[in-house]
Amino acid sequence: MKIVTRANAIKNLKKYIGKNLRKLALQHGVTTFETGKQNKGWKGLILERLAGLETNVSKAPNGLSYELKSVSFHYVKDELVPKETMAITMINPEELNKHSFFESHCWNKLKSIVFCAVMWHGQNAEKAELLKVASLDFAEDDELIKEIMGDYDFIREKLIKHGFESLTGKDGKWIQARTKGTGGINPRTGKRRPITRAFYARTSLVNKIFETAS
DNA sequence: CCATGATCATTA
DNA sequence: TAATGATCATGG
Repeated sequence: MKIVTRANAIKNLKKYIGKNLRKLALQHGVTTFETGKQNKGWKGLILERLAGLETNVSKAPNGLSYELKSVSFHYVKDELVPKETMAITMINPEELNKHSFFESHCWNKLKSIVFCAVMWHGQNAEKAELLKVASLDFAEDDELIKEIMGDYDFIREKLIKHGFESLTGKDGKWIQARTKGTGGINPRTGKRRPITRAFYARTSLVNKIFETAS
């Protein structure tokens, strides 16, 4: 087991800025989509490897380090903006009910994030260049954090009052509770898999992070 | 089996 | 293009 500090991970990743991640994925044995299947998570997996993480330590329930995240960017007019939202962490209804924002996994991950911007070249893109790597440390009294906490509380209250089912991706100014799960039909039971949700950072928040890191 | 990586599809 | 909901491959 190798210990990789956050500073170290960033240093490792910075060496790859401007490189084509697809090629690197191939070299590191990370499946992308050449098998004819669509692995949507390959960028994240290869970045974890490049950072020096041996395996997937990103669940980080107990302890740990930092979150490695990547987001696709594309141009709108002449500006580089996030194309997609960024998954933060899964929502566990019971924990959301019990934990305040600063006790949540959501905050834990957000506050020590290692952010990777990746250029998006279209659907099923064959290339993906690493645009930039940045680490971010949020302070508990940061104005932005206060607003994010407001969103968290709003979603939390909605869960408590109206139940998990009532949550929707429309809630929240900076973060949202979107569906996220395996999806499809469970081949064993033939029934729909249960809907699960996760906290996502809206593009406006991602953009803010991107700017702050600039 | 299911949580995690994050993108894809659909609609307006 | 933007926003929301649905989906997929992988690894433990």
